[in-house]
Parts: sequence; C-alpha cells; structure tokens
Amino acid sequence: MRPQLTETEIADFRRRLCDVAERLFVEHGVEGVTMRQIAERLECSAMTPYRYFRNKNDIFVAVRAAALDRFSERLEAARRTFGSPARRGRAVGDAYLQFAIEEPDAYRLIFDLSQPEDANYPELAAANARSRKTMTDYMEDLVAAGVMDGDPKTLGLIYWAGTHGLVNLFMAGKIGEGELRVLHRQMTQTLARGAQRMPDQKPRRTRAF
Amino acid sequence: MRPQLTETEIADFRRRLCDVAERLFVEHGVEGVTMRQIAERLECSAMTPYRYFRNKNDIFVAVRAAALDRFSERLEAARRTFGSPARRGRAVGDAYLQFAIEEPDAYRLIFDLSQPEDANYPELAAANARSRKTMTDYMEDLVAAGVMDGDPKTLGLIYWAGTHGLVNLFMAGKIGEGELRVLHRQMTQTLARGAQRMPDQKPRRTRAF
DNA sequence: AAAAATTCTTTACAACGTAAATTTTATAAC
DNA sequence: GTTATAAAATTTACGTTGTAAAGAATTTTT
Repeated sequence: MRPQLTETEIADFRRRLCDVAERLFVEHGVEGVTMRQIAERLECSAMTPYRYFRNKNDIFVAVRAAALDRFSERLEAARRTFGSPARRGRAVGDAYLQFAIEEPDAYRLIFDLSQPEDANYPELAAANARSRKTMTDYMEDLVAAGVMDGDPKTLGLIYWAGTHGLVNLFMAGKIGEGELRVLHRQMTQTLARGAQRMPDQKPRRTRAF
Repeated sequence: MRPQLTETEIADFRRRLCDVAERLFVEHGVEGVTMRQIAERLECSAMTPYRYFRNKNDIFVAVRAAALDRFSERLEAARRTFGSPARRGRAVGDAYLQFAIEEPDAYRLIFDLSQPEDANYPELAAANARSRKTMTDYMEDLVAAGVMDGDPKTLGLIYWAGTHGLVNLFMAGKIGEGELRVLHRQMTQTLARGAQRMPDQKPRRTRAF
C-alpha cells in the first residue's frame, strides 16, 4: 500500500502552503483569497490543501501564528541588544514599530479582528502569549533598573496598548511613518516621566483628570 | 406611471435596512451575513436592497458610519457634562470605555479593519473626523486649563491611541471589564503626571527609556 | 501480479453577490 | 374605465465560493 506521508513531508507542504497563502492574503485580503487560487500556486488540485488543513480558516490561523512568531522573534532579538535596560527597552519599542512599518499587512493579519475566538486555537494562543511575554518581561527589567516605578505588568499593558493604538492610527492612514515614530517617542517619554519615582520629598499630588 | 420614491421614503427604507443589517452584522459578523438574510428580515426580495444601496459593502459602510455617529454623540454628550475641564475630560474617557463595553460589536464594526479605504467613502471620513474632533478638542480644554502641558494635538493622539489599545486588549479577551477600567485610569494618571509642568525649579531631567 | 491502503483528482452541490430579464404597480391621458 | 407608461419589485440566471462525496492514481506488501 502507499506509504503514509511522513511528518516532515506534511510539515513541508504545510509551510509551503502557508507561504503562498500569506502572500495572497497580503495581496488581496483574507476574504479575497480563494482556495482555488492557493491550490493553483501550489500546482495541485483544489482539494489537496484539505488533506493538510481542515478548512480555509485553519490556514488563516496558521499564517497568523507564523506571522506572530516572526514578530516575537524580532522583539526578542531587540531585547538581546547590548546596553542598559533603558537602551534595550528602546530597542524593543523600535522593533515593534519597525515591524509594523515594514510589514503592515502581516501586522494587520496578526492584530486585526483579534476576537476571543483565538482561544479555540492553542497554536495562536501560544504565539500570542510569546509576544506578550517579551513586552512585559522587558518592562520588568526597566522597573528593576529603576527607570520606571510601578507594577511592571500594569506598565507593560499600558505601554503596549499605547504602542498598538499609535500603530493603528498609522495603519488607518491617519498619521505617517515619521509622525508615528515621533508620537511613540513622546508617548514613551510621557509615560516614563509619569511613572518615575518622585525625588522623595513631598510626593507630588497628581490631580489626574 | 408609478410615482418615484420620495426622498423620505428612500431614507426610511435605508434606515430600516441599516438597522436590520447592523443587528445581523453584530450577530454573525460582516462576512457571515448575506444579502438574502437582510432581504428576508426586510420582507422583500433578495434584489430589492440593490435599489437603495449599490452593493453589500456600501451597506456595511453606512452601518459603520451610523455607529460612528452614535459613538460621537456619546462623547459629545459627555463633553457637555457640568464641571471642571478635568471632570469633563474624565467623563469623555469614561464614555469611550462605556461605549466599548456596552456595544463591543458596534465598536468592532467601527474600528476593526480600519484601512485607508475609508478615504473612498466621504460619509465615513466625515463620521471619523467628527469623533476625532471631540477627542482632540477636549484635550485642548485640558491644556488650556493647565491640567496638562504640551501640544494638545499630540497629547490627544497619544491619549486616544492608549485608550484604543486598552479597549483592544479588552476586545481580544485579554483583560476584563474591571481591569480595563483600572488600567485606563492608571494610564490617564501616568500620562497626566508625565505631561504636567514641573513646579518650576530644576526642570526634571527625564531619562526616558 | 494482486491486493490494499493512502494520496490526489474529479465531480457535484448548496449558497453567495449581483446582472439581466420579467412582472407588478400606481399614476396620467384619453 | 380603459390604456399607456415608467418606476419599483421580483424572478430568473450566472459565475464563484468553500467543501463533501465519489472516483482514480499510486506505491507498498503479499
């Protein structure tokens, strides 16, 4: 009888398929891509992909997870930059922006429509956790180094949320690349200033609005 | 001959259609809704909607614009709250969160997939500008009142980006409603502290990370 | 060479958005 | 009151979609 596909054969085909699919997704949007298009580029019949993925959505999820992993790798690499925690922190932030600017479509693929549905896909949840981890971890470094003061997890979420929000404005075409960089720097500074321990005497009363 | 539809007849039908469509979009997601479903709820044939909208995407845009207007109205109402600029500022922020919490699907409809494509729809662009205006305007009030210091436009963008980012985490199921409120308050305080004019003597050197 | 299991292809189907053709409907003219 | 007319609505029809089911091809084991 015909031999079963080996683990690596399956993995190879899946990877090839995801590559093709991502290119198409980026080019035409997720809904604008058909299974038949993917199959054509793969030079197989329209039904063959179904032996490797249950359905179109699973392909989308796999592509998303892969993109998220690429994103995480970039952040992690930035975190390994040589220098002070502050310098490394800046590197991570820059890497985030850089990814969004260089691969806006991948970024959109990753973060658009992020519904809790993700929970049904452990693969995606793991990839998500990975990127989140880098962002909070490096905030811990900053707090430990005394650059910022407060709960690292809280600060991390706020910082990340702000960054994501700014990138969103960029994606929506409301601000350009330069503005994005400037605003991000200003946000970073403002948050850092706001989260710094006071020079001790008279704790400044912050009448937050 | 049969009389032409009056302006108001058209407007009425369009509104009715948008109501139905929004409910369906919220229920099944934009791609999960079919023209035939909309028509069925309207008790007309599948093709009748095409007399009132060019195609499905135009319906989606109309629904989106309407939701954005509702959102703007809420923000504007909050801005008319009685009290100090700080109090009114807080009211606007709360209104933003409240809308996201009460109508998460409307919020998603508004802000998901916000691609520059919006520019092709003046209706949408206008609705967008309206909501953005409220958000930056009230930041001007805060700066004028001395609650914060800096360029109002910049501060506004940063603040809204942060708010949007936090709501996104909420939408993605990463944080709950309570956490969202707490984090938002903390972000507000941190940004406000970071953007406050120093008590003058020795301008604090901010070693932003 | 035959059998058998597994991969891949072909065929088929219901549902989609919507173009084109057709029918219904409400007025104006006689 | 009938008829002509044009707008509105429906019916029909077409090309595509995701994918289920059936069939053909392929490679090992017997």
